[in-house]
Amino acid sequence: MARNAQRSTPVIKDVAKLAGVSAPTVSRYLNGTANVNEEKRKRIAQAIKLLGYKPSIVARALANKEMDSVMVFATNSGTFSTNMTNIGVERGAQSKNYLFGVTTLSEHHIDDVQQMVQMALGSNPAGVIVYEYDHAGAEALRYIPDGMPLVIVGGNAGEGPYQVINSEREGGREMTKYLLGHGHKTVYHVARAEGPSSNTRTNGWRDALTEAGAPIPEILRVSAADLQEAVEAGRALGRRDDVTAVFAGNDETAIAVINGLREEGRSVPEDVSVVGFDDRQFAPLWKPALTSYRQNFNEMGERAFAMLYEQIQAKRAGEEPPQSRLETVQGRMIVRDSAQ
Amino acid sequence: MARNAQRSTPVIKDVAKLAGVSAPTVSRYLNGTANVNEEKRKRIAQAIKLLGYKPSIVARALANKEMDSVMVFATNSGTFSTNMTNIGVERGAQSKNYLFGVTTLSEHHIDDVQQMVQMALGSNPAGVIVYEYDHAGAEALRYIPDGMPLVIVGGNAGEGPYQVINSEREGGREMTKYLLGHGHKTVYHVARAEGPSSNTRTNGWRDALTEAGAPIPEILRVSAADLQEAVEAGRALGRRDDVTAVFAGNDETAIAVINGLREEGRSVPEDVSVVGFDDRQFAPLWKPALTSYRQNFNEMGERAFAMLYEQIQAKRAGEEPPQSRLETVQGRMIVRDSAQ
DNA sequence: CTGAAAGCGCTTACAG
DNA sequence: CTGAAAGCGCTTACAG
Repeated sequence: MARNAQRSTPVIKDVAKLAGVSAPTVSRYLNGTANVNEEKRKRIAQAIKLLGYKPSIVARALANKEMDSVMVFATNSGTFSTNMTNIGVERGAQSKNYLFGVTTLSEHHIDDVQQMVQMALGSNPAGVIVYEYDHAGAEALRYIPDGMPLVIVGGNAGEGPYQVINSEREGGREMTKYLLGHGHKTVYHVARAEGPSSNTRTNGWRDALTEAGAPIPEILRVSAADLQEAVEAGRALGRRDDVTAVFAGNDETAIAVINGLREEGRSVPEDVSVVGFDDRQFAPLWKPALTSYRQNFNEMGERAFAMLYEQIQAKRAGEEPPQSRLETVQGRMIVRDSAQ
Repeated sequence: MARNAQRSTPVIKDVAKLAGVSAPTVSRYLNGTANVNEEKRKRIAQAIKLLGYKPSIVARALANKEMDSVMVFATNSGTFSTNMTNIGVERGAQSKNYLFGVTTLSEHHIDDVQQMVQMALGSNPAGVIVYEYDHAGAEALRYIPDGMPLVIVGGNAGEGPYQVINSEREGGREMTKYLLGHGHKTVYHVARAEGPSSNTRTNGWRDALTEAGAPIPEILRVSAADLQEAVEAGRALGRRDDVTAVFAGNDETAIAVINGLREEGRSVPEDVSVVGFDDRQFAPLWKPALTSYRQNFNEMGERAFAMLYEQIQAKRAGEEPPQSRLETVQGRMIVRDSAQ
């Protein structure tokens, strides 16, 4: 029985035996951690192919105290951007044969963050990426041990040595300036909850107003879950004839605001200009087609992984960590018909 | 130096020493794999708390040949549903302290599926969930070894012993019947690419037409990425005055079709009734508010994890696998104004 | 009920 | 350049 026992999956010892070398030699061949005789290389390569051998990521993780994986810590706010960013990170991970895991933190359960982070770290990921768009993200950062490869996505510029941010604040500024440029005295803002970062569309809106010396109206806060609140905000705005331009926190909010405005008899963009943010798929189809701001979250994710990978490689090679870096993924305004 | 060496993280041996027992006893305490003397239990519990000990998920994975993790295999089609389902699975995983990983397969790179699945399996997940909405998902199934806990999400009923499907076909049927019930002679259908499953909204549409003895018009196929194709489909439909009812493959497609219809001078719902699918956040805000069909993907994910977890537990306990099961997560039609 | 031993599949000093 | 040994942190027979 023993002699016929077919291992379901070959292990390094099998490769070694077939190639007539020791396991450590196979390991060294695999990891390039030492030179291996040319002829043996060939035999090993052959044995690997023959057996269809794949190193056990788990055993490596135990020996190395590090798994070939990335863990992203995201929060449940902003599913669209989170999801798009995840896809970018995963794409990068796949290209390097890294496992991709995500643990979602809840903004409403800040007390659980520490435990969740520690649990996720229990799998010894080679590096982590944390999305710092809100407090849960910021909290997670506290529990990432020093020396662990880390890149922050979002947050304030300069928050971590390795960071990729978007041009959200600049986007808010640009949209607002655009509106101001069309002669509006000021621009109203309907926003969803903001995170701790200062790189927000809302701050961009304020920047533009300040620069132009325009009055800064009070912000109308609405819930992300219940668009009806944004409709109400639109109605409130519609009742005041001094409002002629509105910067909505995102495209869903924009269409809700437009509906509210119309309920009060205002037309868009004739009476009131409205712009959104995110450029969702429906934006060009809306009537009027939404002027919005498009960000490239996929690219943010890909860049974040690339940045992380560099750190991991350097660490493994015992080299100095790469130079700290802040990358900004540029978005752009998409001009359509909802503002004039 | 040695005596002062502070382990960054305590291991089982540390707990054992502090509690005055052996490591296996701690292990048995932790896993409930044998009874442990009451007094020792207390000492162990105390030591664990004192040290803040967390078992290494990696070491356990190596010893058990199984990691406390779920791996989901998803495809890049249908980001909305995939993302929502993932959230449900992850929620379940978190509740059981399981790691959650996802590997996204590409419908356009079927040849890579085997390799990607095998790589992901290299982490020895305790179980896998595959979303079988298209060919890549079906292909992935081929490489999941027998005996590995598995649940299929989507696909045809009965495809696997453990499966959770949605009521998509029934939804298509219901929407179509609804339209037929309003006196339309038949219902046109604008659809995006279909997967290999028969549980599709398109089949539901066909079912309803067949049952009613209504003519079955040719399907207008459009791309998911380029909504402009759906606008064109709407225009094509608008040019024929025999079309009075359209079942669009999803909400984005519905608004695109409505736009196309209007470009040809048809009004909705007066001249033509249009219904969507998915009930996206913007659906109630569209003019006219979209009649649509809402599915609960979060719940599908949660149920899938629960079903998987049962299998895992049974397997670990050496019990018979749970009875095979097919669960359907029911969706429902949301009647609004776009059809009459 | 519980400990000593062996093993999971790798990697990394240590010799040579 | 390469092998024997030891170790990563657990778990599971095997004895008692």
